[in-house]
Amino acid sequence: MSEVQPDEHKIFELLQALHKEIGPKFERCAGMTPTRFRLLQELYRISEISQISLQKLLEIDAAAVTRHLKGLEENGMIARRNNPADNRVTLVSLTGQGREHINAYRENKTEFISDLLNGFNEQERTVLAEMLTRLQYNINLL
Amino acid sequence: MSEVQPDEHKIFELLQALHKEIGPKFERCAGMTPTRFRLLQELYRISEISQISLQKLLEIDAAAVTRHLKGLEENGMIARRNNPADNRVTLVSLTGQGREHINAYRENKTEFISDLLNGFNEQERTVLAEMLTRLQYNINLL
DNA sequence: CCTAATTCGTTGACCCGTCAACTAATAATT
DNA sequence: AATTATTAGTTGACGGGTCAACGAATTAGG
Repeated sequence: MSEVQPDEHKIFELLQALHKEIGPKFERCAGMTPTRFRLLQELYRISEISQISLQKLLEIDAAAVTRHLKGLEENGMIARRNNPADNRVTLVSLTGQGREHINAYRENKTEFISDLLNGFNEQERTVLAEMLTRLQYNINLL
Repeated sequence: MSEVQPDEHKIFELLQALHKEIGPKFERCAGMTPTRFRLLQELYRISEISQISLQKLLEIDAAAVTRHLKGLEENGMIARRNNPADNRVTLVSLTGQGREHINAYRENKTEFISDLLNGFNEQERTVLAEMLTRLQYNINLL
C-alpha cells in the first residue's frame, strides 16, 4: 500500500527541474515572461477589467499584479484608468502595442508548446493532461 | 502534423500551476524549501563537499548556494571550513542538527510525494516519469 | 619567476512570487 | 449622519532564482 518506488522521487524532481527550464525558454520565444504573456492574453479576450479581477484570473498576489502592470505600462503594453463609478478600482486594458505583441507572438507560444510536446501523440497528450490534473487534485488536498 | 489541440496549452498551464502549489505544500511537510532540503540530502550522502560541487549537483546559481548556506549555517544545519589544500574552496558539511533534520523529515518527504501521487499505480507512475523525462528532453533542445 | 588566465566564492542589482501594513474609497450599521 | 467594516490598490520586506562584477587564491605560460 505505502510502498514507495524510486520513481516517485524522480517524478518530484522532474517536475521541479522541468519548471526551471520552461520559464527562460518560454521567454525567449514569447518575448516576455509566462505570467506577463498570460496577463496580456487575458486582456486580449476581455478588453477591460479591474485589477482585482485580473488578479483572480491569474491567481497571483495583488502585489505582483501591481508590479507587472507597472512594468507593462512602462513598455506601453497596457493602459490603466480609474473606474469613474468606483474610485477604488483601476481598469486595465491592452494598448495597440500590447495587442500587436500578442498577435505577433501567439504563434510562437503555440509553437513553443508544440515543441515541448514534440513526439507526444494525441492519446499521450490526453493521458499527460489527465495525469497532471490528478496531481493538481492531489496537491490541493494537502 | 502541426495541429495544436487545446490540450497542449492546458498541459503548459498545468505544469505552471502545479509547480506553484508544490513549493509551499512541500515546505509545510519537510520543514524547509525543496531546494534546501535537497541540499541537505546531498550533504547527507556525501558528508563533505566544496560549494562549487554542491552548486553543480543542485544545478542552481553559485550566488543562490552562497545564500542558502548562509541561512542554513545560521540555523545550525551546516558547517563550513576552508580547504587547507586550496584556500579558494569552502568545504561544507552537515551538522548533527542538519543530520537530525533529514532523519526527522525524510519520512515526511516520502509521504508528501506519496500523497502527491496518490491514486497512481505503478504503471502510471512509470508512464508519468517517462513522459516528464521526454518533456525535459524536448525543452533542452530549445 | 613573474605575469596572465582561471577558479571559487561573495556581493549587488534585478525579476517574480509571497505576506503584512497601509491609504483611499465605498458599503454597511446603528 | 456618523461610525465602522470591507474592498482595491500600493508599498516595503522577504525568499528564491538569475546575471554581472569583483577579490582572493591558484594554475598556466612566456
